[in-house]
Amino acid sequence: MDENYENLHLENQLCFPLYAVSRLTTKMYGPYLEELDITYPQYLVLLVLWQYKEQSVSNIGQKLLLESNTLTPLLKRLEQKKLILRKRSVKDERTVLISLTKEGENLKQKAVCIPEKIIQSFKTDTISLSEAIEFQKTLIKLMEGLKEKL
Amino acid sequence: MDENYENLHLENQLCFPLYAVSRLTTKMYGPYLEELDITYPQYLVLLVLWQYKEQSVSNIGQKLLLESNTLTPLLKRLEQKKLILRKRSVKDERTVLISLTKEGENLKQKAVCIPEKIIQSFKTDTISLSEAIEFQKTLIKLMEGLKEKL
DNA sequence: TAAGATTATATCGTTTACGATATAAATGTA
DNA sequence: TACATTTATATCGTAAACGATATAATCTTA
Repeated sequence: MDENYENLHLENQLCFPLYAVSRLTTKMYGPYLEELDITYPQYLVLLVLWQYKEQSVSNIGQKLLLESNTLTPLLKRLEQKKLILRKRSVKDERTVLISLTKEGENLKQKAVCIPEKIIQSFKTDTISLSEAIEFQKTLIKLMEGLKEKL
Repeated sequence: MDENYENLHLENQLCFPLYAVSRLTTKMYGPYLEELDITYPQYLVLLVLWQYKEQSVSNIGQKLLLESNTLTPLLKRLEQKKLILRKRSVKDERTVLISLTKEGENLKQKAVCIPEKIIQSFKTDTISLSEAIEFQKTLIKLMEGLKEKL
């Protein structure tokens, strides 16, 4: 009897295209981020700091769904690049407060054009604006849902 | 003048929820894959081999959008686990052919229930079936589109 | 207040990703 | 046939991710 393993077929997975598109999208940022001499996860951390100013490591982690085991080394690299400052809170010596240096703040000027460029690159694809909006909505719902149970 | 950097705000990014959902989804596989003693990328490689049987490294890479710099070490680890065999093609000594061992083939039996379990976990979320189908369609379109330009 | 629990980072080890480059086999061409 | 080019893997270095654990500060509560 011919057993049916269709649910294990690559084209029936939801997870695989998710994984692939995430990696491909990150790669699209490559050339732009290279100009700023930062990586994609570093860019995400800077997005948080540009938007919210001084934040603790765990606050950044809450927003990006990352923990100190990932963030600490990443933040140290941003510190080496002189884009951020790391200092212990005086109120609570356990927490480390991350703030932008002038240089890190200024980098925002150079970054501001990136989202537009990424959108342009996506546009050539066979995906409409309304489809993209639906897509983002679903993504965010998924993110919220998954966040709960992990 | 109050400058507007809204396009750099985290909630306006498409890339961030994509990145986050991809990571969260991978984590959902964690407990199930742990039972099989494999990682998520290793699982993807096995999906390819279960579906297509013997494949060259580059063939696997074509399907998963990965290259030898990622696959070679990963495949060596699968070989160490005795789930696959790696042998040079006699027709073309450059290509390495990857095939399943009996043990690797048998692992399919244990894996076959995983997709169902993942779907169940997703279902509790506020995402409908039709929404999920739309979502997958968009993902695959995006994947195809992005694949072209990278 | 002293001891135990909790919290915030940090460290460690393993496994991806991936750009750049190396190596060796196969192919194209003068 | 020689030699350049292309192709298929592999290696190297760097930077994430992340589970597990360590460390130190704070909080709880007996």
